[in-house]
Amino acid sequence: MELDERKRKILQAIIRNYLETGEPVGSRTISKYTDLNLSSATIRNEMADLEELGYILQPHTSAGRIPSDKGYRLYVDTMLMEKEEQLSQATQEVKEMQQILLEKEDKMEAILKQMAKVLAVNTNYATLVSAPQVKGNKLKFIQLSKVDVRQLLTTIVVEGNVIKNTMIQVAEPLDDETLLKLNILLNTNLNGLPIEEINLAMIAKLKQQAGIYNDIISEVMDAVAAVIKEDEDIEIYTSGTNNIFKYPELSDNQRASELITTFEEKQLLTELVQDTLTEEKNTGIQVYIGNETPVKTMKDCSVVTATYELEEGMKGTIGIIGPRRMDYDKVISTLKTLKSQLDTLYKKE
Amino acid sequence: MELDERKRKILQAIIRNYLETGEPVGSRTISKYTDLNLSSATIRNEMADLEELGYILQPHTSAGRIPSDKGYRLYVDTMLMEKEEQLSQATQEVKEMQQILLEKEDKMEAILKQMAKVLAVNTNYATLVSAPQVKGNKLKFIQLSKVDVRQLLTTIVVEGNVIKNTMIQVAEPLDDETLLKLNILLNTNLNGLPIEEINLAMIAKLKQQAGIYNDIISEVMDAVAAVIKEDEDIEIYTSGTNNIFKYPELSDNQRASELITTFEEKQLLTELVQDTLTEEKNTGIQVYIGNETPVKTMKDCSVVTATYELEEGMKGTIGIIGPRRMDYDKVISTLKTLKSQLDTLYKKE
DNA sequence: TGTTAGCACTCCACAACAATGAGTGCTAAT
DNA sequence: ATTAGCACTCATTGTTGTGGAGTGCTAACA
Repeated sequence: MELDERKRKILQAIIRNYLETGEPVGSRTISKYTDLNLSSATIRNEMADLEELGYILQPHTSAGRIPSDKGYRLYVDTMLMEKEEQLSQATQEVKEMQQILLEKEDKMEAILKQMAKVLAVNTNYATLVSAPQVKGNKLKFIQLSKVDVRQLLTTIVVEGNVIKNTMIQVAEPLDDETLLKLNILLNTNLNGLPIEEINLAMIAKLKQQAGIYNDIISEVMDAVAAVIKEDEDIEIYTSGTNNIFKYPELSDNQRASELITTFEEKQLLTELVQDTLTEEKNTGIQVYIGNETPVKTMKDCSVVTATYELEEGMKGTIGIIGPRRMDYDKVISTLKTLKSQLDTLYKKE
Repeated sequence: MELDERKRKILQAIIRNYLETGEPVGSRTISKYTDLNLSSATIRNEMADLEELGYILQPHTSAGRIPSDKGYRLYVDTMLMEKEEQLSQATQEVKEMQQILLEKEDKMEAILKQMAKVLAVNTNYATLVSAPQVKGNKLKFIQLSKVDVRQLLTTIVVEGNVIKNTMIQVAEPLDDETLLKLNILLNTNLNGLPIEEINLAMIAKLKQQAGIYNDIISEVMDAVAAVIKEDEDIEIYTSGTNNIFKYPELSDNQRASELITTFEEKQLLTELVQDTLTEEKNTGIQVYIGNETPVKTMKDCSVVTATYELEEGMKGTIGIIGPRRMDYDKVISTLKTLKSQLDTLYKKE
């Protein structure tokens, strides 16, 4: 048996309807509300076929049909509407978002948080935004400053303008000259160096050159190490977690609790982000349906992600998490426009 | 009618039992499981009195009684156990927490997050930890550094070692001498200055002295302004939100959704934190029962908070949010020990 | 041969009803 | 003052029955 055009149309109709209502859809509904002009009996026959082919399921004998993961997959891959209406609506929303984003919000962190929030409010799904991850980091600038008699401040800037500070307590005051020397020592040796290349030998050499101040060098290197480490776990901002309660299929205690935990322990979400960053296809948009998600607590959800890219090769992820019956059309086109806007917006600056 | 000793004992027994089971407790239970040696009938009479006095409630005619807010209040104010057993157990838990906390975690942020998490795991309630809020801020150190030909880095350190950085783009390269001059200008004028005192006149003066570089000063002052602003909204870390699902009285969709939102939009929690910081009593521990909480979405919860204090007058809040029938004894003694440990621990350093 | 009307069948959802039992208030006896 | 006893209340649970949405199958039709 084969999936001819008519079957595709019926499947599409079933999915559309189910996305709207969340209720199993019966043959009569399809017969009435499509332009196929077929009786319910015919539809029934076709539906039986579609079920045999694995695109739809029957929750129980005398219920209508709901899409299977395979059905959703086909829909997402080949049946999205891409109507202008749909698209322009998305563009509209993205425009609004942009406006909000650009209201002179300066800090990256604030922008990303805001982005997650606006997206959540607009879509009614839970959202996630990962801060851009830098790959192939280079140390760009390193500096020790005297804040106080006993306190030194380390400032480390990594490619992509990620800045980190640490305070160092010193036993006895340093004079300005020594401080200058240490700074020169650090910068001449470390500037422009890929972080991976800072190894034990390197550190030993520095310490040796620093003479009696080698313990300060140690602490500075600890700070650098911390930067590297911190860089590994990506910052992730989430919003709209409460939206899951809008979908009964996700809001029973068991599931809700698991999902909330997943969103709270951002740990698990990093897997998702990592996955999207590596698995990335041509479009930069990915759709995980049900069990396809890398995070098992989300097996009853669908996840749509977009990868965005700022200058200097910094990549981040935007994700939308909702029920299987998510409005794929809207979500995907929103993400697409947002992505392209982001890509160009930040490249121009 | 008066609340004699026997009534108090019965009330206490009712509350204890209800805290454990979460079910309305009947006269027979009290009669059997206390050392009062009274028949259920007598207990019933007493219970009727207690109800009339407002300490307990009947969910419906033929159900047992549950404590009212007034009942809980009396319990918390005058009936906590303070058994050695209880206390030493709490100390034990705090010790474990300390150990985890002190495992060379360097960053304040990480410590606080960790603290919230450990507390949540140990208590089975949702927790909140606010980062210490600095009052009467002084600027301690300010510095411009050249990171790149076109990029300057501003580093601002405020009393209590809060450090902020901002990047500034410059149209044309600055030579080292000018940079030094600007730095001296900034530091001599701003160091040690309470943040409130940096006003327009001050800024105008600086700009004038900076001559052609006054636009750089502008940007630096913007950064300072951002620090002040950022300081106003307190950083709050939460954990164990999913614990609310362990208590049926909180986990119906409506309530759960509201609570989750409250925890996500930390905005609302700041009210709570502000309240505890200002309302603070002698002990530093506060208990909000049901409607007493300043956050209305938590009207079905009880909240126990502790205020801790680090050096330089930085104060923060630790909060535990659970159902009305929270294990007040355990929570309060845990927070008490944790608070005192924190207070002393950080004062010594 | 594809389509459709018709019919028997299935099974969930929902309401009505009864049984259970935990708990109460009240009264009368101790 | 305390308690045994009893009638009463009411949430919970289980049973049963009915309605309706939806199906699969068969037979008739174009």
